[in-house]
Amino acid sequence: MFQGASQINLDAKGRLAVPTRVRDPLTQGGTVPVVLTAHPDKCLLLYPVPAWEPIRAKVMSFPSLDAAFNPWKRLLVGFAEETQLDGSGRLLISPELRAFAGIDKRVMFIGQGSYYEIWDLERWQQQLDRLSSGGSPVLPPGMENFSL
Amino acid sequence: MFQGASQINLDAKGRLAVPTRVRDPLTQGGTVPVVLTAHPDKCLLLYPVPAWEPIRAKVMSFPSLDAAFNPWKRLLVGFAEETQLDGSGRLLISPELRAFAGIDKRVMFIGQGSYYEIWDLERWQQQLDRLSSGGSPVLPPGMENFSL
DNA sequence: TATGAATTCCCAGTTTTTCCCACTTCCGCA
DNA sequence: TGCGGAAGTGGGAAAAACTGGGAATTCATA
Repeated sequence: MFQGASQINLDAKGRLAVPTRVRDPLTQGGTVPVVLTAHPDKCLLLYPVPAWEPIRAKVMSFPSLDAAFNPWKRLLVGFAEETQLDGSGRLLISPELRAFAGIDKRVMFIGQGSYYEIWDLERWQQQLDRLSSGGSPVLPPGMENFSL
Repeated sequence: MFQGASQINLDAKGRLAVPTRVRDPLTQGGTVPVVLTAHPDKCLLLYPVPAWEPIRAKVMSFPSLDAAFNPWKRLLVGFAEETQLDGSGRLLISPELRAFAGIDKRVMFIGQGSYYEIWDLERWQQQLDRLSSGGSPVLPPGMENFSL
């Protein structure tokens, strides 16, 4: 169960130093590779491979002649890259994924249960503002009676 | 299982340098030829021949008097060309296929499970924007309860 | 059959990537 | 407050990959 937020700077080579306290839960002590992929909200998703596999399988099972599914498959499978942390616990983020998420240096690293989200810091703050400033946030169906 | 995105430039001769990490999976170490063909979304598809054969057979088996199938057959079979990577792992893309997909120089190379898609970079970004920009992405039927 | 053009194949320079090491900073503990 | 250890940060060297060009061969045309 991943949670918590960390503000992190990428170095000049595009490497992201994963916070120490999440390394072991994420990679099971270095034995498990991870997968980086893209999300429609223009952030990146980070999964341990075992958690990613069933999701990829589900996406791959979509009917490929139905045009509505193709953009999702292109996003989720098309951007997915399997990788490992380097000797210093850093994650190399490819230029393609950085470009997609608008990431250059400052990023936000957010636990989201079964995965982490990686946001460009500025974009993260914008999306926070949108939730807070819009008067009352729009509640999706099924959440009207949600109680904190 | 092909996945991942790479931005690649064609050289002046129309050659596309296939990324090293996908060469072996794609050609089984150079022993297997590949097939390039066209997709209605104006991108190209790249298959290892063994994966392509059953698909071509399936398309060829469509009833030819049903008008709805003919455009598919013309695209998938009509544009298909069998080829090989050159000694430097490059793929020569014919002028016909380049014209069809609007490819001149900058392309995006996208893994899609059993095949790769090759997009003109600009066209690729346009189709990404269509998924993200509409506020909330459009969920096709059957995907409403999909959980990442 | 000869000439020209286009294509294919191959080689080598240059750039990029990857892996590893070392230094600095921060934190805990004595 | 000083010391030890761990973590974050930056850099460098070796290896691999990309890019471009050039030569040889094939094909077409006169």
